[in-house]
This record gives sequence, structure tokens and C-alpha cells, in this order.
Amino acid sequence: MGQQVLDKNLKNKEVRVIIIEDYKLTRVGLRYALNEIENINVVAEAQNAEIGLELIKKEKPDVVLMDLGLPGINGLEATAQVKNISPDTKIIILTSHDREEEVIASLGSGASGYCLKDIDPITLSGVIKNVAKGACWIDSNVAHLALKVFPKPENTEIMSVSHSSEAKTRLTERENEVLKLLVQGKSNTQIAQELIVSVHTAKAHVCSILQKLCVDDRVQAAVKAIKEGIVSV
Amino acid sequence: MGQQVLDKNLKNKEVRVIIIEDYKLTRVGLRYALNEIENINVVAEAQNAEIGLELIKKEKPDVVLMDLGLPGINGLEATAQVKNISPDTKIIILTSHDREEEVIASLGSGASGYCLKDIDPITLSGVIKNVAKGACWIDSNVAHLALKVFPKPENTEIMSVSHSSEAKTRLTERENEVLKLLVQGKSNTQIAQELIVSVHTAKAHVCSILQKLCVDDRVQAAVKAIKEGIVSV
DNA sequence: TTGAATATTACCCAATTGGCTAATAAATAA
DNA sequence: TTATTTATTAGCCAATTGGGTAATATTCAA
Repeated sequence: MGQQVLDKNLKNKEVRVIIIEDYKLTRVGLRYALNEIENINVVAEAQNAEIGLELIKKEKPDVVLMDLGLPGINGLEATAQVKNISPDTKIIILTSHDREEEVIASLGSGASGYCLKDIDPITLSGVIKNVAKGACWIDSNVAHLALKVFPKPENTEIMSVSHSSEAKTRLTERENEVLKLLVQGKSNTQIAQELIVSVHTAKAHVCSILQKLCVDDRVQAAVKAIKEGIVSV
Repeated sequence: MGQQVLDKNLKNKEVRVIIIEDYKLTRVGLRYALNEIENINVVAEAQNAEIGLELIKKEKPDVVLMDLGLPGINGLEATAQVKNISPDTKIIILTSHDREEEVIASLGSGASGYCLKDIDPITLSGVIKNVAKGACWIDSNVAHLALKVFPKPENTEIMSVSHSSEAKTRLTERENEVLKLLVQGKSNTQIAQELIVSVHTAKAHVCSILQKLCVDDRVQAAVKAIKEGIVSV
């Protein structure tokens, strides 16, 4: 019950990080550097994607620092997999590759951040904390490559005042929690168990979500939530 | 050639900022807050784009903080213009609008950063410094909207032979039809009506879809269908 | 021709869902 | 202080869902 209150007050919630990097020296050095930073906790590290994905499945970290050039499964494929096994985990690519295709492909595969390895640890720690909250960060040396992807708008008129994300702001925090679980295919019973409330409560939340999103059932709610980006997939 | 070297050595280079924002209170408050920060210097401010663009032409600032909802020339147009009159100047959109079109259009018009107005000044100052160096930053509340733009890479090399195409090809044509309707939130009854078959038939199709996709209910089926691109949304 | 896959229909049954009203407590806003 | 919002719980009820088994017709490849 005090859970939300705790989360609200804990602005400085600890960010749990897993590092996937094949070079031991880089990997270990990075861990030591990051563990020096307040509110960042490197909970595990792996020298390849296979081991890393197992760890992610267990730990469900907030952030994964992912190298691109890994033996076996490469960082790109691993990034896509992380999104499957732990949708809420954010991925930051940490590499020395600055080719356009790799930057675009990384972000397309689900990464929220792209850092080159000459980044200083202080900046990196800031990036980790912010990406954990949902932000997007792209290193100064490759940002222009990524920004090219965004199409130039034809009419800079600013498309009137139609509110597509109007529904989003109407949902309460609790309802957003429920919606996220709903999208994961959880039943009312499962949602109730996860949030440690009665089934009636879960049901009530789902009902108000349906009304607020103006849909008839939970399938439509899930689809709409994905379409509008209310929950990440 | 010496550019990078210079930038690297001048870690504490002052960042020159211009603020374009119509509300005086916000504008002035922002200036005071930012001038408190080391290495950030607000060199000018304007309450509309016309004045702002003149100032930018004179001052050639490192960063412009741009409001979207401006009287006269709006922030989107202004952003594009800034890139014409001062190509090296970076633009950070500072707005309360969180609509997808505006986020995409802003980045497409040349902005390197997108912040919502409830950002705290400390974070904003960090964003300003990093965007000045060339980085890209998108606020945690809208980052997912921007990241959607990046296309999923087809060939992440190596494996990926797995799930997506496999599951898709396993579905029969009829099942794909049903799945599409299911994603639209149709009930078995509605699906049956649409396909002009009995409810039993629709139900049978849904059942085999669930089995083939290895999911427990239609919500998960819908989510998986969208995630794997089996149906387009 | 014959077997395999697909599409169709049907019935039974336990579980879940969504709509409805309604009460309580806590926090927030006016 | 009072009103509103939010989170929680509860019960009732009609409808839907998903699992199971099973039969029939069609098409297509071996």
C-alpha cells in the first residue's frame, strides 16, 4: 500500500544496471567507475549476449549497457531480445562504432541511448539515470546521423488542437500501472496479485481505463495503448 | 581539423544561450535560473520568433531554447529558420506539448533536443551543455514517440531466424484474417459476422491462433501480432 | 486414390469479463 | 473547511471467453 508513496518520494531511486561487454578490462573498469556514482548499482555483467540475456531475465535491470561488437549474438540482436524478455528495461548502446547504419539500427532495435566509448563516466552516469526514466540520449558525435531520420514537416502550421494523447494524461498513475500489466496479457486476477490488491480493485481500474480510453474491451485498450505509446512494447 | 582537439580541451567552454518564449514570467525566470549555472550564459531573450531570429543572426548563440506556441511565426518555423541563418546553433524545444506530431516535426525541423517544461533546471542545464556539443536529448515523457521513427532493421545478421516469420507463416490465411479483426478489438461474434461464418468457426480460428502464437488469451495475441508485425497498426 | 491440411459447424463447461451500483479512506484542491 | 479526485473493496449479473472433443466438406499434394 505504501508502495506508490515510497516510489514518489524516492526521486533518487537506485538505478540497477547490467553491463554486456566482451573486453574484461572495459567491463570491469566500467563497473568500478559506475559503482562510485550515487544511485547507480551495477548488479551484474556479462562478456557475451547469451549470458547477458539470462542475467537480464533474472534481474530485470533498469538499464543495460550494451556493446555492439559481441561474439556470438551481436549487440543489435541482443537489444531486440532484451525488449522481448524485459520490456521495461532500457538499453544504452556503448560502442566505438560511429557508422550511421549502426546508430539507426540500434535505435530501431529498441535502444534508448547511444554512447561512444570515449564518453566520460560522469556524463555516462547522467545518461544512465535519465534514460532509466525514459529519456533518449544520443552522443554528440553521432546525433546528427540519427536526427537525419526525422522527416522535414511540410506544413509548419502546427496541426491544430486535436488531442491524440489527451487520453494519456487522463489516466492516473495507478491506471497506467494496470494498463501496462494488461498489455502484458495479464488477467484481472493476475493484475490483482501483482499489485497486491483485491480482484475487485483491479477490475475497477480496468473498467475506468476502458472508459477513459473510449474502448469496449481490454484488447482494444491494449492496442490503443501501444499505438499511442502510452506503454512501451 | 583542430576543431575536435579544441573542443576536447575546452571542457569548460561557456555555452551562449538565447531564450525565445512568449510568457515573460517563464522567460525571465528561466534566464535567472540558467545564469546561476556555471558555464551557461543567457546572452539574449525574445518574446517572439521575429525578434528572436534577429538576435540569433547577431549573436550566433550556441544554443536556442525555443518555445513551440509562439505568436506570429511559430516555434517550428522558427527552428527551421535558425538552421538557415546560423547552422551551428543548436535548438532545444522547450514546451508543454507532448503530441507525437510536434515532437517529430520539431526534430525534423532541426531541433536537437526536446524538453517538457516540467524539467528541473539542473537537468536542463546539463542538456544545454551536451546539446551544445552536438548531442541529442529527448525528454523521458516523449522519447518513445520519437524512437518509434527509427525502423526496425531487417537483418540483424546472425540468428533471428526464429519467432517472427515462423509464427507468421504458420498462420493460415483465414487465421490471419481473424487475427486482424481480433487486433481491432472485435469479439468472436463480431468476427463471425464480418466473415459471414458461425460464431463457432470464429472461435475455432481464435483458438488455433492462440495455440500457434503460444499465448494464453486474445490480448496477448493482439500484442504479439503488433510486436512481430504480423498485422500492421 | 489417398492422406494431410484447412475451413466449417456444434456442444459442454468452468472461468473471466465488463457493466452496474455503492461504500470507505486518503490525499488534494478550492 | 469543504469538495473533488483517487484508490480501495464488494456484490450482482449477463455475456464472453477459452478448452475440450468431434463431425463434415474441401482442397491440395503425394
